[in-house]
Amino acid sequence: MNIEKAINKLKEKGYKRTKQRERILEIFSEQDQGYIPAKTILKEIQKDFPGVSYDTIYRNLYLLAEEQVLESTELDGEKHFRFHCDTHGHHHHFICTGCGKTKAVEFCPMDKIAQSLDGYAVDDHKFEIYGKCPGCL
Amino acid sequence: MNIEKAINKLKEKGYKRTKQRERILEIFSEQDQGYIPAKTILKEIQKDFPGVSYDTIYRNLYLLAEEQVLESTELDGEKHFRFHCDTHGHHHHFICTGCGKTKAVEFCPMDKIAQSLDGYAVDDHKFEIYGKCPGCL
DNA sequence: TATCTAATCGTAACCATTACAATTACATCT
DNA sequence: AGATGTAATTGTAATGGTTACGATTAGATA
Ligand SMILES: [Mn+2]
Ligand SMILES: [Mn+2]
Ligand SMILES: [Zn+2]
Ligand SMILES: [Zn+2]
Repeated sequence: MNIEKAINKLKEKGYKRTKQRERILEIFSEQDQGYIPAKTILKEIQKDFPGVSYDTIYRNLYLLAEEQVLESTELDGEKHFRFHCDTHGHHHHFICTGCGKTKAVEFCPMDKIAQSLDGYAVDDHKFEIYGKCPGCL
Repeated sequence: MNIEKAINKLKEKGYKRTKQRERILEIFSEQDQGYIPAKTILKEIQKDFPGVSYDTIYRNLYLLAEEQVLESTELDGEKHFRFHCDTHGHHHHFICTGCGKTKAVEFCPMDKIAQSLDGYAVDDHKFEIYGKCPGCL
């Protein structure tokens, strides 16, 4: 997902282009391919906008996730975000606990178990693999 | 897992039998088959021990998880616990977001993807399915 | 019963997240 | 360009789950 494309997607919904929002997107495009904790986004953005508030960070992260520009997960009780993967279909991730980088896992276990949940309403699922990537080993 | 068996397991490691610890185990054996948030354990135990402290709850829950008497997961930013499943091998769970009850899913996706993670060190994985159980529908 | 140590209590700190009133910035229209 | 309407940000505080710790109590053992 490209920054301009993301900004336009928001514009169509009536959301405005702001320097802070743009900077958040920049941060994600610099550190691609990995989950970043909200805290890190805040610290990074403070370099350019010293007085930035928590509200701004979280409002934007949640909005961007809502609009599928970002995707999120929770690791060690902290929310993490990354650019949404739109290059291929539904898939899952290996997540490096060292650097946050991810590797796509092109397999969804839901197909294999659908019939075993007859009578249950499935709303969501989570499949994540944790460990160290080659770079961190 | 039976309460006496759990207490004995702890005794062998030098941990003492206390009323509070026993009560925690009782709570889990009453509400079997489902995840319970730490908060609920606290509220429940306060009926018998009004002055019980957070320290006691968390120390015991973490100890019991460490000793494999309980297993834990994080849902909506809150830690949840349940009796450890020791009746069968490694498996995963459907978790009802209404009542916390779980249903075993006898399929682990790790077998299918092991070879796709060559060069990566896998430490852990999480596969959970969320939705409503028949009772909550 | 004396002693040793685990366990608990009471309380506060911690930390990520959420909330909100006041102010400012962005986009649009005339 | 200037006025207007609304989204967005700021500054700050509250919330809520979790963690920490010194002082005290209770369980186990001899
Ligand atoms: Mn991906
Ligand atoms: Mn089970
Ligand atoms: Zn899937
Ligand atoms: Zn598994």
